[in-house]
Amino acid sequence: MPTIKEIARKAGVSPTTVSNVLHGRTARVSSETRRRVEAFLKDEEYAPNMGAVILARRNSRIIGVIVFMEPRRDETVLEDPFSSSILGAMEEEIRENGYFLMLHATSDEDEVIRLARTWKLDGLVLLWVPAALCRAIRGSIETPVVFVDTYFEGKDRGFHRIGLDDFQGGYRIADYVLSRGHRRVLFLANDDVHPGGDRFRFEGCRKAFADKGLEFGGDRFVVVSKDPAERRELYGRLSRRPLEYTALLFSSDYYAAEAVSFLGDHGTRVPQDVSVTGFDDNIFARLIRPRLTTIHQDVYGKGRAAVSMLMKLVRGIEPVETEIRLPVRLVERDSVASAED
Amino acid sequence: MPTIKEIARKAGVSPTTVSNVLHGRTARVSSETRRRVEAFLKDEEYAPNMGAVILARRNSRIIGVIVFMEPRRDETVLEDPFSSSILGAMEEEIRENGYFLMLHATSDEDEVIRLARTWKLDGLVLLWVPAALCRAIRGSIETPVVFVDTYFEGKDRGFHRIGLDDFQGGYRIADYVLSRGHRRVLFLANDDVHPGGDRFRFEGCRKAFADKGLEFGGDRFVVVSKDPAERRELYGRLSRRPLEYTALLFSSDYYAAEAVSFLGDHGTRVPQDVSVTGFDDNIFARLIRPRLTTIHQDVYGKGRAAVSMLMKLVRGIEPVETEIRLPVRLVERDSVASAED
DNA sequence: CTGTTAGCGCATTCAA
DNA sequence: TTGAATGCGCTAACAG
Repeated sequence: MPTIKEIARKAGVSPTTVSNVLHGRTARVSSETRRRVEAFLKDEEYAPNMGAVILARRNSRIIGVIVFMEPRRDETVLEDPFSSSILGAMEEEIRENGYFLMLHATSDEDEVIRLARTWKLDGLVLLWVPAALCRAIRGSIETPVVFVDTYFEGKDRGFHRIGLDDFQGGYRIADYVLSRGHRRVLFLANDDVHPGGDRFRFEGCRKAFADKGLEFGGDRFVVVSKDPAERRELYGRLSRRPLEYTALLFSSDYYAAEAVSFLGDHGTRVPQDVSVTGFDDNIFARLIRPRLTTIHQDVYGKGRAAVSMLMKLVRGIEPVETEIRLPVRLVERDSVASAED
Repeated sequence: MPTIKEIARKAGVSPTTVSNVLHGRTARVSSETRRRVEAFLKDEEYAPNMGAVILARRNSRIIGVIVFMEPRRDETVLEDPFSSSILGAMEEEIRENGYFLMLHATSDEDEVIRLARTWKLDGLVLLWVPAALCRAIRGSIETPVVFVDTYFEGKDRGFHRIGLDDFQGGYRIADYVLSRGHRRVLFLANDDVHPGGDRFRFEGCRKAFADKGLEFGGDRFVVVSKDPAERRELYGRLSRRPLEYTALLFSSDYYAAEAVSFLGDHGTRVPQDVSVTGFDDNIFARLIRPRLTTIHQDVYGKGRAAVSMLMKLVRGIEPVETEIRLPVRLVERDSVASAED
């Protein structure tokens, strides 16, 4: 494993010259010596030692991708299809920019800060991290940070973030079921993952109702438990006759798909007896029958956009857009029928 | 950001002593000075500079996780649920061991080698990498490597790998449908992902048939295209009347689920008209209706086992088992009926 | 039990 | 256009 010094010796030049060649500082080296040095670099299979680079430059070209892990929960964070899609997108974008991706799951802000310091991280992407932690983290380090799917309060300004137009999503899906004649509608969300997101989706629904002169009160927000048994219990209640609601608006495709399956197993047909919608438009939505009518979001684009924004920050460019809300789209499939009432 | 030297100065000791405290070399430091130093370390929020560590120790405490990316394919590698589960498991195990995870997708062996060198990686996990590349990689670096889901030829010895008992899986599922009276059976696999894996699964099927005195020839192996349109065409052929086969053994839950949906859409009922099985037992298998009868594999355990073995290698311990084949289990659900013929 | 010292490989002045 | 010298922060061998 040759070092710059050895290459320099073999090429009969100084280490500085080799370094200049390596960094494409063509102005500082004659094209002849450059070619010579480049030949040696290639022959000897020179590979830099990032340890030395970090030490000398005080940054590592590593982007830390932090996924928030709920404390005291045994589940692996990265299990749903969403995680892998967004991670795949980020990996691509990071790699294509010549950076490296360090993946870390935690629920501890100090751990994030320590990671940034010990590795001299060039940038951080924080996924699903609660707003309080985000503030603490950004307040303690100078490393550029882009937040993905984080919901800040109104007073929080100047954060760089990528999110979704949750409100619009909620509005669209509610408006759609309203247009199909549904009035007895429920919004069901797994509250603790994206607290803000679900709230905005719910608010979107409420607005759609309001625009039709209808009310959509807080009692229409049903929390979906993370415990499978409790969920089955919930689905059971929802399928009890006479059916109290004609449309169930889930805040994720996964739970919607699960509900569709459960309801079908218990004699409640979707969409004939009850309509069901999802959110995200992931693989489940297309795979199950009936196909889910849902709100599409571009998860891949979200990942690329996050890293893309971060790269600007890393290079000292202030991005024109600092808060991106990706658009949503209604995908009409087969899980919603017209209501007769 | 304090350095060891500064901590040493404040504590009135030498850098070496601080370093000794840091590394828990209690024998070389009096408990009194240790306490003093520890207090300063904490107060000053000391965080090591990994650049310096890499330089001095010639290793980084980074584990490289390489996922193979098929060349000339636009798709993101990390998209299926399998990827995220195994990645989550590895992240956990790596973190709990005090190491760091660098994620990289590539199809180029030189890139892997360069990565290992420039980052002084302590270890590598290679996912789904073709055997030829694995050989090349292991031959060019001294970094410990664990291979996950790689299929070597008989002559390849001494590789550290984690795989699945594919043969057994194929045997079990075929044996099961045979026991339900099926004879006209097809094995369907997406050949280019785990070429070896699918081949072994197929061989397992063949053995199950042979044990019953039946033949299961190469014509029973059907390649499932990665192109959705071609797959639809295939499913269409499979549902053409009169039905030529009574049981379809898919080598992945995803395609099985897709086929179930497609067949249902086109008037072929599963399992009444045709039985379908999957492989992996992932989330799809439980979500769709009918629920998939499939072969379960412990993806999470696979990830933990891979890193666990790698950690032994990193610490210079030769693991007792160098080639682990995780067991499989038949999960009987609702997608297989008895055959009448 | 504690301290001194010499690298590790690279980037970056500053001189020539 | 090129080179010499210095320092980045830590480890480990060695000396006391």
